[in-house]
Formats: sequence, C-alpha cells, structure tokens
Amino acid sequence: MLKVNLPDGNSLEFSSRVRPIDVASEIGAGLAKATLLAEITNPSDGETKLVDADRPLPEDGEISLRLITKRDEEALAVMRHSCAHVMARAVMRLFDGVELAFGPTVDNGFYYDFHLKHSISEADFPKIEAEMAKIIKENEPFEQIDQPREKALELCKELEQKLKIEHIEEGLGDQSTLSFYRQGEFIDLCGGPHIPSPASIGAFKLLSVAGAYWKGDASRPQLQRIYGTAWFNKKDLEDYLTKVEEAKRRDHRVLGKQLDLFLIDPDVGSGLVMWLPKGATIRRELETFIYAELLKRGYQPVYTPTIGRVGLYETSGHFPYYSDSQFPPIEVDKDERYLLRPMNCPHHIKIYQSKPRSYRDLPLRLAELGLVHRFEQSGELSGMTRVRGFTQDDAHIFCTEEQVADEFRGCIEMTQYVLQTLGLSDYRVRLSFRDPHSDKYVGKAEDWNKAEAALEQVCRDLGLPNLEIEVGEAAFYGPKADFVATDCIGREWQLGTVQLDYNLPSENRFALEYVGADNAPHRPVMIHRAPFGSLERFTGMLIEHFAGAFPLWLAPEQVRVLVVSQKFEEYGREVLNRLLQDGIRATGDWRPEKIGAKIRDAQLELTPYMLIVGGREMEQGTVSVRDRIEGDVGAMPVDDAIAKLNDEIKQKTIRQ
RNA sequence: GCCAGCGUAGCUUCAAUCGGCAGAGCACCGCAUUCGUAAUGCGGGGGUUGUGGGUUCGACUCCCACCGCUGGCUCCA
Repeated sequence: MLKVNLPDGNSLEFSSRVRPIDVASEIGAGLAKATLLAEITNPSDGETKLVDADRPLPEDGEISLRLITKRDEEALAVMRHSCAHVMARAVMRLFDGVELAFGPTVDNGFYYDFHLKHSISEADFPKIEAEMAKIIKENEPFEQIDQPREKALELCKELEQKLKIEHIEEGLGDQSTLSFYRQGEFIDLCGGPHIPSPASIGAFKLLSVAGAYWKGDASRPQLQRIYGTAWFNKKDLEDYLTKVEEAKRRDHRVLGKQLDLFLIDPDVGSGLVMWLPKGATIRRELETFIYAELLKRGYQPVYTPTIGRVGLYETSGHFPYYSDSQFPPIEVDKDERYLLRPMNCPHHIKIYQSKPRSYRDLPLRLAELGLVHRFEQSGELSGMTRVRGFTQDDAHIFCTEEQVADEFRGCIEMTQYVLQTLGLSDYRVRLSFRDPHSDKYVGKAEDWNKAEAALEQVCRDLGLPNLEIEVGEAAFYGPKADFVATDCIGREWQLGTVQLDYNLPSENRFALEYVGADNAPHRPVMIHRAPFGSLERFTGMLIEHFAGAFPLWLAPEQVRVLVVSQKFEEYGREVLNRLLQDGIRATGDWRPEKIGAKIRDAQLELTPYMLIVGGREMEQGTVSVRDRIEGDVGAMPVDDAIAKLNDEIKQKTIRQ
C-alpha cells in the first residue's frame, strides 16, 4: 500500500504499483495529458527528486508527489535536456562516426558536445533543425532503461561510444546500475529525467557552434559543441530571440565606438583600453563619486607605482604562481627585474610596514584606483569587460581580528550604496566559504570558522537579498563576498568583491604586525575590497545597462544648446557660457541646419537635455527645454533651467 | 592558447551574377538656404578590398601563411 500526499493537502492510496502518470489519471484526464514529470519527496528524510512521469513509484510506504506540467519552472529545463537528445539524435542521423559526450541544460537553452570528423558549421544548422523537427513529429517516447554495469559497458561498446565508456569508468566508478534513455534508434547514457515524448518541445533554434574540451579539461581532446534554445511555445522563443537582439543592440563595444567612449587599437595592444574624452568624463565622475564615499568612510588615498621588483611578488606569492597570466618581467640587470604589477596589495602592504603600527592605528584603510596588468589569454579578451590592463577601485583594510566584522559590514554597505546609486538595485550576494575537508587553505581552522560565522552574521543582519553561501568556493587565503548584479535586461554581472586575507599578513609572506594594548606583537587581518571591481569592466557594464543613455550626472555631454537659426547664435553662446560657468558639461550646435535636424542629432547622441533658443527665448531671457525622454517640456528662465539641471545632477537621478 | 566563423571607404548599414571596370547610404568637406521640437538642397573628396605570398590572361572572389575581430572552451590572484 502506497500513500501519496498531494500538494493540495489531499492524499491518495494505491494498493498496486503505480507511476506518477497513473496518479495524474486518477485526478483527471486533463492533468494526465499535461503531466511531464514529477517531483517526489521522501517524508522520512525530506529528500526531493525529479522523476519521469512513467517511473514506477515504490509499492509501499508514503511519499509526497507534485505533478509537473509546462507551467512549473522545472519543466523547461527538463524539456531542454530532452531537446538536446533530439539534437544529438539528428546529428547522429546526419553524420558518420559521431561520439556523444555531454548534453546538459544551460541558462535559456542546452548544448550537446560531439566528437566527429565533419567540422560542424552554422551552415549545417538548417539541416540539423529540419531533422530535429522530423524527430519531434515522429514523436517516439523517451524510454528509461537501467543496465547493470557490465551490460552498460557492452552496450556502449556496441554503439561505439568511447567517451561514454570513459565516463562510466572514470566518473561513474561507483555505480552498479547505469541509466540510459532510448528514443527509437537513439540510445544515450543519461541519468534523466526526461519529458515523456518530444511532443511538448514547442519551439527550438540552434544558436552557435563552439569548441569545448572533453570534461572541461584543456589537456583532453577538443569536441564540437552545438548550443540551442528551446521553449514550450513559439512566442517564448521569439521573446527570447528579441532579448538577445536587445543585448546586441546594447553591446558596449558597438556603443563605445558610436558614442566615442573608448578605443582599443591593435598597435597599442589587445586588451589595452584607451579612454576617449567622453568615456574619460564618465570615468572621472565615477572616480569623484567613489573618492567622496571613501573619504566619508575613513579611507585614506595613496598612490603607488604600476611596477615592482620581482622579489615583492615572490614574497606575496603571485610570482611565479601566476606567471602564465602575467606580462614577463622587465630585466634591467640580472639581479634587478621588475614586474608590471598584477595586484596593488603588495605596494599597500609596504606602506603599512613603513613604520611600526599600534592597535590605535587600526583599522588602517588605504585606497587607490590602481592600474594593474594581467596577461589574459588572447581568446579571453573582449571589449572593456575582459582586458589586459585595468583599474581596480581597490582598497586594503588592515585591522584586528575583533574589527573584522565591523570592517566587513562597512565594505558591504558601501558596495550596496554604490550599486544602488547606479540603479543596480537587483543583485545577489555570494558568500564563499572554505571546504572544511580540503587542506588547500592557509590560516587556522578556528579563525576561518570565526570569520565565516561573523561574515554570515553581518550579511543576515543587513538583510542582504538573495544571499547564497557556497562552500568550497573561497579563495585559498580567505572567505569572500561577491556581488552579482542583474542589469535592466536581466543579465548578471559579477562586480564588487570583499575578501578576507589571512595569507599576505602571515609569517611566510609579509609577516605583518601591530603592537597591541598588551604591548605584544599581533598579526592584523587584511581585507581586499572593490565595489566596482574594475573601472573598465564596470563602465562597460554601465554602457550596456543604460544602453549608452547615461543619467545626467554621468553623461559626457549633459546639455546641448540648439539655436533655431544662426541669427540667435550670440544669445545661444550667452546661455552656453552660463551653463559652463555653473560646471555643466554643455556644447552648442551653431550649424546652419534646421532645428529638426539638430534635435535629431542630439537625440541620437543620447544628449540628456537640449536647450532650444530662438527669437522668443531671446526676447524673454528664457530657454525651451527638451528632455531626451519626455520631449518638449516648455520654456523657462535660464536660471530655472540651470537650477533644475543642477538638482538632477546633485541627486544623481536615474530616469529611464 | 584551443575550436569554429568573419575581415570591402570613418561606420558591427552594406552591394559587386560563374574569377572579368570596386559601388550605394550615413558621416565628412564646400556652396546655397536662416528655418520653431527626430533628417533642407546641390556639389565634392575618400579604397593597394586586414597583411604577405601563390594559382590565373585577369583575384574582393580560389589556395597558403600571418594579423585582427566575433562566438565558445580553458583561465580569472
């Protein structure tokens, strides 16, 4: 006898063995038709898992069962995985000697990795998509088959699936029974679950083909990966494709060029950003903003060189550990080699060490927008977001153990404030802790435990939204908190970070000390923190977030004065001067163009405000204000317009 | 670094039939126009088709190498 508890509180009892689909039929034919899979919860241990709709349930006992249809979140991912199988089946039908690797669901879609002779290109997509459509139309069920280990290996050998054999031997060494899914002639080693049949794959599209290493290991063979997306209906697919287009439209590399924000020139070098006047203006505003915040919070500015002797980085441990991703040292003499710095911390540590420190000096907070260089692999570079030279809005806090929680709180609050000011109020915080079973971490376990508990407490006290704790994700030198912000079209960006460091202050690194109240030496804790992360990356993200239409306080050109005809140029220049005198970034358009054309140009260049002047304005000493968003908002005295602009600048108002 | 794709004027707007005279739009420059809330008209300049080599009577087009870019993989202190 099996007792099945349903989400609505009712329960059903079955005397013979049933499957979720039978439970659904018991409730109603409509539900049975809509059921794609089921989530079962074992009431004794609370463990939940997703299972196929036709997977037999236990004969006896009690379980909770939730039938899953298209409307449930979990269904989409499972359907996409099934769609990956359909794609793999199509590829096997079309090409010879296909070896299957992995084919999981990813955000918004799925992929499948293949090993085959033919080099797949996007030109093959229509053919593959047509075959997939055919397979979906044939609508053969996905059948789950369990095989004992020996049989499973035999089956894979028969199917000539070498990678699957490798995976069974390497990755599934402890499994005595292996799960396969079969659909017609297609059989794949797969844990499932799957939807009952491909009928509910409403709309799909193959997106791109890429190389991918087998098991993500660069020393293993490279496979061909096809990415695709799938949705329950055509409209969802179209919405998704529109979103992708929208993201493309906002691409900071395109906007950066169109709006003259930054330049990357191969003659200077890949991944090295030059900030053009307009981009530099945005950066300057961000810097001014962040510096003001730093000073308010007790940080002190420092400036340090962008190179340092190799020995410094030997002490810090960065050299040669990261030598592959550093520019090679500059050799001045055989005993004198300099490294283009990949980190600012060693320089700041030297400042800390420049004189004896007392507990009364702590916390010491040293801040610098420090330029660092890292030799990222060529294939990694992308616009401003992945570069070889970047500016960290870096600061290092040297504090006592007792001060860690308060300092950490201060860093988190500052990061929150910064993100919120820029309209990035949708973010999650990822706390990364150590894996207690690993020995790769420096520092004492008790310190880690204390620090982790303190960090978590701070995050809970602050009521951080979407707090996640990831065990085993900490850096070897300390736990950290990363801010992952969601932009206005739903993409996530990893931005600010706050990291505790037990390593650099330690005995075998820089051996930092301070004199405590007990007149004995003590070891300080270091905190690294960067609310923006890097100015390059952050600005790149902001360009995309605002689609180039920056809020007034950041806009490189805040106001443009447009004259109705050249007859009013003198008055226009007078207005322009008053704006400039007030510190507003303004220009004038004196071309002999029609006013409509000037408005259009200013609008396309995303200028926040246009001040239009003609005969009427000149007579009355006013300007006609045109807002980039609202359009014509009418005439007002010049002083009123300036006051309005200054207010919006000061408030850092965001209007979209 | 690896896999795949792509490089035509300042432009991520793009054309050039089978290998047969490199051509538009926008931008830019000049002249005329002096205009009231998203494009005034006319004219002009601009190219070693990424670079180098090869095949050919002839190469933007085909082949090879290199450089750069794009999408991924790997990496990310």
